[in-house]
Amino acid sequence: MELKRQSDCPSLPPGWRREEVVRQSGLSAGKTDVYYYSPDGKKVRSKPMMARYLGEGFDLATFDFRTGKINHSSIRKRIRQDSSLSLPIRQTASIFKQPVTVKRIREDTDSKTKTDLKHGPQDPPKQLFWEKRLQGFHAVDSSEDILKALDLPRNVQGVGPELSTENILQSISAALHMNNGPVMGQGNNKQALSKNPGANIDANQPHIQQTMITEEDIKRQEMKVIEARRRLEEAMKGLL
Amino acid sequence: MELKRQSDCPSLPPGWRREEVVRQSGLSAGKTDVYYYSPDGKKVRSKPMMARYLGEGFDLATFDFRTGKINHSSIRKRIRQDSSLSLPIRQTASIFKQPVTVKRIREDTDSKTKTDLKHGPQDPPKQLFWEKRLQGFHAVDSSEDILKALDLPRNVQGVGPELSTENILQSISAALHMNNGPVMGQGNNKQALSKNPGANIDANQPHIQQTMITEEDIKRQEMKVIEARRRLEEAMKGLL
DNA sequence: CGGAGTGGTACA
DNA sequence: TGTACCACTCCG
Repeated sequence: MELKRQSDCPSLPPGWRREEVVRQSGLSAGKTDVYYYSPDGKKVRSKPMMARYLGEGFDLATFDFRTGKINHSSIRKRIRQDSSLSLPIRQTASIFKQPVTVKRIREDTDSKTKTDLKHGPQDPPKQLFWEKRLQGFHAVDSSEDILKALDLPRNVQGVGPELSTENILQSISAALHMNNGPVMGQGNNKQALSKNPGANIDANQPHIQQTMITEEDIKRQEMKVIEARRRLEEAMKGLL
Repeated sequence: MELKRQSDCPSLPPGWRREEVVRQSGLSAGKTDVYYYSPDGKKVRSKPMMARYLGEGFDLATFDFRTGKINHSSIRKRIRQDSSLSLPIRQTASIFKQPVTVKRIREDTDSKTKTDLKHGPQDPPKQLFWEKRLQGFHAVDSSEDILKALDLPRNVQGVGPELSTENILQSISAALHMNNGPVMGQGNNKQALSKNPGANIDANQPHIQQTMITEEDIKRQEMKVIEARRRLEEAMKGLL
């Protein structure tokens, strides 16, 4: 009768062991508890407690205590829930407790294709072209001089009505922060959208046309990163 | 240095004593352990152990081992969480995500008496006179004959619009199941309520007038219980 | 008094 | 509603 088992945990510093124990009785019988043992033998029963043992040196942000694995998507989830980093959303009368947008779902159990308005948990409403609400806002440095925005590569083209370079950058950076999946840009063509914006916009993708990234592009970017790291290293030496 | 003290424990059969010992050192310094001593001097260190000593004859379900007192609310809490035993509740349009009832709270931190609508966790809404939604439903026996409802004592009077004996019984039994506190009936007078039902109803109390229970009533009820037990004992003998 | 094991609760 | 955390019980 194998009720517990200890194992190494590759996501943690060496010496830590992980144990899974099945509850044998009581109301919670059958549930499992996960414990860890530190290299010095201390039993650790929760993530906060583990953080206390590991100290500042080890970042548990992406560590899933239950599974014992690093969860790379969890970090984005956490950011998304930080309201200071949420997108500006459509402003509507607050008496509507339901999100204003609804989602059509398909009842797969039924043979005919039935569509229905789904209630319950939904994605929060997204405003198309919300970036325009940020127009006129700028990041400034400590002396309140406006920081120059980045330039866009020539092959990154905006999709939508009168989007500034700034808007497009906001759109891209938001998509990088908010999306769990790949960030690819809009699949539809530029002409159709400028006539009827919103008709076919994918609110989860930035407002840029899909762009072909070549091996060349990747190489060039890698070189830039390497060069930047080299310069940072130089600068650090200067500080010692 | 008084670290322990023994005392009688009125919630237990006579002869049982209770002792409280403060832990002096270690990680748990300052915490207390509670022990009991049975009439024959045996030390008892836990509730399961006590149940073993007392046997079937004494019900420890409501006994709080730590405090040594009977806790009437604990057993009812367990029942209340069984959704099959919840009251029929008001049916309202589901678009209202907020409970329809609100609770006024007093901001005690403020010197003026401020009232405010409290959001967040609240008691579930209670429908006044919800019993009427059960009208026409009856318990039946295995041959689907309707079981005769109980009769009410003459001094138990309904409070509310056209409540049947059945409604009143439902109301009383629900209150006995759901309430943590004493079940006393409505404090207001019958006349006012039949004109404006709901005006001053206490939804936590059954819809009966407050009734004086005399020593006589209690005696009579005790006799009934004793008689019922005697007859049960007879019947059990017949089965052997 | 320690600690394994379960319960209870706040939070998402 | 489920889950994570931690308080608590019970017994060594």
